[in-house]
Amino acid sequence: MRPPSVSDVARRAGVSKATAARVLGGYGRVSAAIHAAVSAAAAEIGYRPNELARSMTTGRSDTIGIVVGDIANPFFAVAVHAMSQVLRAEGFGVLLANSAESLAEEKAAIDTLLGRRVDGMIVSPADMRESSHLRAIVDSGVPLVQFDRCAAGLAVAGVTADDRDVAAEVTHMLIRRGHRRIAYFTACETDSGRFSDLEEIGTGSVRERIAGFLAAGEGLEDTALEVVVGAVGAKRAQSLATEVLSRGAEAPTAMIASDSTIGLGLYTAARAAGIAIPQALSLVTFHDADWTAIAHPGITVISQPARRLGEEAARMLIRQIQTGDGTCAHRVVPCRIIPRGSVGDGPVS
Amino acid sequence: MRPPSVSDVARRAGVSKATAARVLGGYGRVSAAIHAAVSAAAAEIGYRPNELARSMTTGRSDTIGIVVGDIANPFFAVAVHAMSQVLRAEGFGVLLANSAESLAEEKAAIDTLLGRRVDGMIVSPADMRESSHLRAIVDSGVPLVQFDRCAAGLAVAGVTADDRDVAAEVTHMLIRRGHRRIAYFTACETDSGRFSDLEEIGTGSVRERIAGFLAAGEGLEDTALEVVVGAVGAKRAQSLATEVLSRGAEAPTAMIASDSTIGLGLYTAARAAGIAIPQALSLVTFHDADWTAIAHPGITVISQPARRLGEEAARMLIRQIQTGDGTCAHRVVPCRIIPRGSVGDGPVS
DNA sequence: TACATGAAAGAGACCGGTCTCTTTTTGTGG
DNA sequence: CCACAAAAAGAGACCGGTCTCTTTCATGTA
Repeated sequence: MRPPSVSDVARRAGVSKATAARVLGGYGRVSAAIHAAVSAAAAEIGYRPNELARSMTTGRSDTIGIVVGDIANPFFAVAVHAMSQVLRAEGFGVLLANSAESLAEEKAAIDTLLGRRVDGMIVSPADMRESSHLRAIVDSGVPLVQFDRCAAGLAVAGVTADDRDVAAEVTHMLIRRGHRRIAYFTACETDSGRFSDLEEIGTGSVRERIAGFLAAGEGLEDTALEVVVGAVGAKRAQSLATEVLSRGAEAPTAMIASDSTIGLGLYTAARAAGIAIPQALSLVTFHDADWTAIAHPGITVISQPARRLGEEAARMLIRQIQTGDGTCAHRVVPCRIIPRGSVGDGPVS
Repeated sequence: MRPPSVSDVARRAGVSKATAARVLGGYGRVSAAIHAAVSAAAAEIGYRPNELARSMTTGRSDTIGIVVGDIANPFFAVAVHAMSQVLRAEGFGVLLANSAESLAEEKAAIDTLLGRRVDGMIVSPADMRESSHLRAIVDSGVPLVQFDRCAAGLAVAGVTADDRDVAAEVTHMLIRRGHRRIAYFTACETDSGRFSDLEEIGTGSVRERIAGFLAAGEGLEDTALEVVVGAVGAKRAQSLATEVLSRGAEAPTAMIASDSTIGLGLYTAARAAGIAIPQALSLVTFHDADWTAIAHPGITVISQPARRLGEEAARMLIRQIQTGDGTCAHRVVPCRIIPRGSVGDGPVS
């Protein structure tokens, strides 16, 4: 049994399909009497407009595609929430896709979304080094806003946090407090399993942060900044941290975690090794997760404006759709450093 | 500029629309030569099938609608992640809608999704007392699986945790350890601002938990079980807990939090009031959040199988879609109690 | 050579809306 | 009372696919 269509309503109301469509679609002019009759007939048989068919002719689907790395990650969850609120208020539905931070899956997701004729897309590119699939979006004439990360050499709007600046700021702070050996932990992987070049880091936001981190130490002779890659998940982060901390006098006196899951791993590793925070080790993590305020001591965090980033991206996209304006504005939303107590003075202070 | 269509490809390849469609749609029989020619033409002009048009004739949209209370809530975030993984593997896209736990928004969301002709829906009903809109889904012939909560008197499939049982179990455990005054904190609101009747609780899962909680104390004369409502957000939970704890000798010696946000509020309240956990107050919270393992002492939690619940719901829906089978199976996935150290002996032990 | 057979290609209806163009009805003014 | 404009209703094309039905053409066999 197919659901009732305009024709069914028309037949029941004894009018032409065109007239019924005018009433049901809310366009054109119809006499009050007929309007009432059609509305009544529609209610009786439970008519519900087929938005697919409507999209077919209007060319608009009133749907926005969102592709993020991992919806279970609180940062993305909050951002997606914010986006969908803003979009819903404007009458858009949200088609959500997870890329699992895999380029292949991201491409596949974008393909499906383009096939579904979304009116716009918000994508957080898994790898800033590959942007052909993003270009395909633009070439299809579909408005696009990059989220949290931006692909290299692509003139497309984007909303990001001030990753590089805030990373540099926090690193400077650690150096100022006397730290000379600082390690940055990221979940990103490299072919060799070690970090040697910024180019190896595909995730745009992380690359920015590491760039800021390294820039902060540039020119300082006695300062050793180290980047540890492959810290995927708390478990792995913990074991990597344990390894690094076991270097004794050569071990870093301060650590920066690229996300709160890693931060948790580092914190756990320090506790397990009996290393006192902040006396023997300073710790800073990105993302203001619940546990950071509860920990002893409280963990100094870089709070990411997930909600504002999401809202901003959605608004930017809507503007682009409504005005048809393709200017590739880049909006940077500042992070906030929340000092809590996990940062102490280093050996040289 | 409209994107290229089957006709465009056909024209370029010098064949009929029907033939081109056969190649592009992957059905019927076509000679190898023509197949190659059409494929080449499609690639040249960048043809991408219009899934909307396809849905139009096939009647399937390959899209599943998911309506949850709050995607920013880790429980739902993880569940939605699991669902979309399972669904994607089966070729379905996901249209996500947030109800903000509001019945009105839930109805609106369902309406839009039905209009978009989704092939199935997974909904976590905001209010188990109202199910007319859910019935509308079933009446439209759209397969539906309820998630985490089930509406009353509705013969529709559902996947839930064993909320009632686990709540009873944890309450029994507290009673066994000597607690006589136990408070259960929920974010649900009632008209009066106080709890007097189970009927006032709209959220199915919460009602189940409270039912189990109260059942565990039934018949025990000296046991006072209390339900505190309106604990929305950590802040509010904290102030409500502070109030309850200030009752001195009349204050509960054990508390159960209906989610980890509330749990955090309770924990913070206890610390702020200088009440020792578990010596003076025992604490249990639903959801195995990060912070519960980090806290001092670790918080005993009721771990919800969010991932499994999500997978199960998705699989159940797929089965229903593929077999057309409308049996309203109810699947209950057990929660796991993770003892950590926040539960101590009560005064009567 | 003639004819049955079946594969390959084409023609055109259909899905459920929108929208343009045409026809009919209504209402107004001379 | 009729002309004429404007409003209301109808007819039918169209969007981009799928799919049925028909036609064409090559192959095999008697």
